[in-house]
Amino acid sequence: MDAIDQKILRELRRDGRISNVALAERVSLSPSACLRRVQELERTGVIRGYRVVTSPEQMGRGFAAYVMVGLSSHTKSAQEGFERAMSVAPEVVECHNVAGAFEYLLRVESADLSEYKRFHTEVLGTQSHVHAITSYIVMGSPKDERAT
Amino acid sequence: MDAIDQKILRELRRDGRISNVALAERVSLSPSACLRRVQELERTGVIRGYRVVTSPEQMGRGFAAYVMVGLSSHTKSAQEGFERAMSVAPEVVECHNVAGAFEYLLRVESADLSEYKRFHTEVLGTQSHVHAITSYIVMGSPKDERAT
DNA sequence: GGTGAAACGTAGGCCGT
DNA sequence: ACGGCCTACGTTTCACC
Repeated sequence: MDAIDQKILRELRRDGRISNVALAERVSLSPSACLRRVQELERTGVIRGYRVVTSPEQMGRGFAAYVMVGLSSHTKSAQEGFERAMSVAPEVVECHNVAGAFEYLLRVESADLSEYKRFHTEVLGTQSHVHAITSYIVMGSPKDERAT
Repeated sequence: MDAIDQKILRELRRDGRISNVALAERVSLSPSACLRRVQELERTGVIRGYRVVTSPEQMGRGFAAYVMVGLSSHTKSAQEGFERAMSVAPEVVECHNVAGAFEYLLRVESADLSEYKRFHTEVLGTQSHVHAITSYIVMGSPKDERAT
């Protein structure tokens, strides 16, 4: 992976649907040479795929919170049960297993605070082994490279 | 936004570079009708853009941590100074302003723990008004819809 | 929402360096 | 091993029904 590959990735991060000819021009390469590089990045797994980015507000996900969850049981089955519940909950967009004072850090997205409250009581509150729940409501994101 | 639009977005989330003809077939529409819908979603801002997804490991970002930061000063200038520092730090991929026991929640990505330690001491440690730093190292992410 | 046709882009073989 | 050229084929896009 040289400087040209980095440049290609930078452009594809800006616009993942740029045509190969336009991309080639931006990185000062012929279309065929550019395409071969992109295909090699895809083949070796550096490029995992491409996806659309949608507006959270217009998708009914204008409200976001980070939630720290502590479990009372540290057994494999307790963890698997919790992770399964999170994977089927549509509001949970991220579930990270972290090392520290609690076990899980979630990112939860919903339409508004009242919908979040519903998730909090009806989904998290009904989970067994959930020992502690602490919510941090996102008031703003001065930087968010994953969503841009 | 009807059911077909939802279906279009679902497919574009799976593969943001799918050709319009293939997308049209998947949502049972003619290519032109499908294209008009996609263009309308782009025009109204539901679709913000498209981007490539890269492998964190191969990009030298196999290590991730969430960092809670408390500031000792809650003035506008103290916040702006901190946010500016985060926006220029390449390791910081997310910086959220949250409501709770601390002010900021960061997602930091680096090659490994030693590189993270360098960030911790040389970037966070040198910031004025930073009062408390608590790191949560990500051991795994059973769900991560933002990155997939 | 569908059809058709022109403009455009993709992708792979081939050759030179 | 890598870049540029050429070309057949597929896709995008738009006026029109």
